[in-house]
Amino acid sequence: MAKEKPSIPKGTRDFSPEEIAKRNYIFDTIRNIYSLYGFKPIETPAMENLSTLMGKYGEEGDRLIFRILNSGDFLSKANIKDLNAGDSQKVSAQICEKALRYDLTVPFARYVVQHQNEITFPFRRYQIQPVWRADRPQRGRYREFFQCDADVIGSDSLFNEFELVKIIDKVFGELEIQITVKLNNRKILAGIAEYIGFADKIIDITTAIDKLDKIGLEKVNEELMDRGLTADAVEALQPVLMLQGSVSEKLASLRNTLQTSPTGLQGIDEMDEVFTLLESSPAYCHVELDLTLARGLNYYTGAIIEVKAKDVAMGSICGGGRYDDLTGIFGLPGVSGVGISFGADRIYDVMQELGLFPNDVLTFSKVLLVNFGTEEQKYAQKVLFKLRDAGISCELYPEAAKMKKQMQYADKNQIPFVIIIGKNEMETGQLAFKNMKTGVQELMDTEAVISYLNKI
RNA sequence: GUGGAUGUAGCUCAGCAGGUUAGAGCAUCAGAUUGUGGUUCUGAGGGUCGUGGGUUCGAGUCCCAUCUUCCACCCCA
Repeated sequence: MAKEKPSIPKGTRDFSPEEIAKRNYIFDTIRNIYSLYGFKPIETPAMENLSTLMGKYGEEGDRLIFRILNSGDFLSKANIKDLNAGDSQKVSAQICEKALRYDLTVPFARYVVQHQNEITFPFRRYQIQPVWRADRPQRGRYREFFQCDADVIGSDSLFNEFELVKIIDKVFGELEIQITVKLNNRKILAGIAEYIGFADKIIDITTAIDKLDKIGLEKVNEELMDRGLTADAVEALQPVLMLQGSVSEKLASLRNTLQTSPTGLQGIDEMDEVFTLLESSPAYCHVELDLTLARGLNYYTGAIIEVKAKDVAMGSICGGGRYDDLTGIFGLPGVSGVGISFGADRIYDVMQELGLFPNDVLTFSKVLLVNFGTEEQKYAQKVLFKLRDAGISCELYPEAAKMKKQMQYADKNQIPFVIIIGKNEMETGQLAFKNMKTGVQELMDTEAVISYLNKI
């Protein structure tokens, strides 16, 4: 039998105990803050019906959905003509009924519609689960990664947008990542497109100007022409592209430019309100109005949110926005939602690169009890369970190995304290309690050890 | 999906124009040191050179294919 070299699919990863500890630090931070803001957790299946996902993420998105082949004699359901014609697109729809979820927003919309009678609106839910995309892997881009979503559905209030920004601010504040929050509004983008006379080309316009700081003004203008805009239209767009100044200055200028566009004006009002709320309760991080931000346009209708780390080049580490009618496609029209999603894996990469993980997240056991032999082990066991009863994570070295080896074990596992129990300690009840960081060792009885450890 | 780089020990990399048994550092394990780790010294284990073909008397080295990882585009967390 040929030996198979073990491997895992492209773009997926194993996680070691240390990596899990660091990842949990991120998840716990986000989960606690979501909870603090009154969001409730839900979970949905890893796989959805393919029809639930198709057409929700645009053409590009459809291509990146991982499909699950039907079990059994799946070919019997395939159309022979399509099969012979080599039409993968059609055949895959015939032989795949299920697919791995591509994000958490669409499954959430499905969940809301399906459970609408059990839900009290507005509904604040959070969801921390993996998603899968058949994208080509790159730095900060994986085929399996975790999203941490929070959405408020069933409320039009811009107070929600404000709260989501506050959550972003708090999460990155606690993780000590320096960030910039960029806000934009789809309605403003629509107003701009309308103003230059190409309302139908909003996607082309925004994806082009999204590249402004990447490829520069000239190239953007070239691309706009390539995408079918007239020279006049590109000319009219210039003042908008070069908009400078404070948020209120930008909004005032836009208000003047877009005065003929009711949609644009509404977008400006919305941004105005969010920024006013933020003034009443300032964020620690920098929140700016960025008209070149054009993410997730396939379903966002109002606010668009994106977060970038300041000190490291990485794609966006958090994104979100408002979608007015996401549940409409599942038969529940007129319900507005707004949400954000933290990209845990990218946040991990940023923190790893900047060395931001606190050392103590790597501590599992707090105490190691050294094992000297049968008699000593019996005594140590009693101490071990007393410590555990007191809520202290600890372990007893399972065999009477050389002391050096046991100390090394403690050292390598970042166990901060060691208790040594030999003949002397058994006689007096005074345990040798060693602090591995300082190297200081002193004699203490079990109770004293417990109260000491519970204090720190 | 398009274009480009990469792949030698667990990790980071050497390996000269193709030529005997493929090297180093770190890590691992053992010993120096039978009640004290993070320093030092000694020794050991570990590689079908990503995989499969081809050229050649001979391939880690050259050619082709394939996979992985990385980079740009696209898109995104």
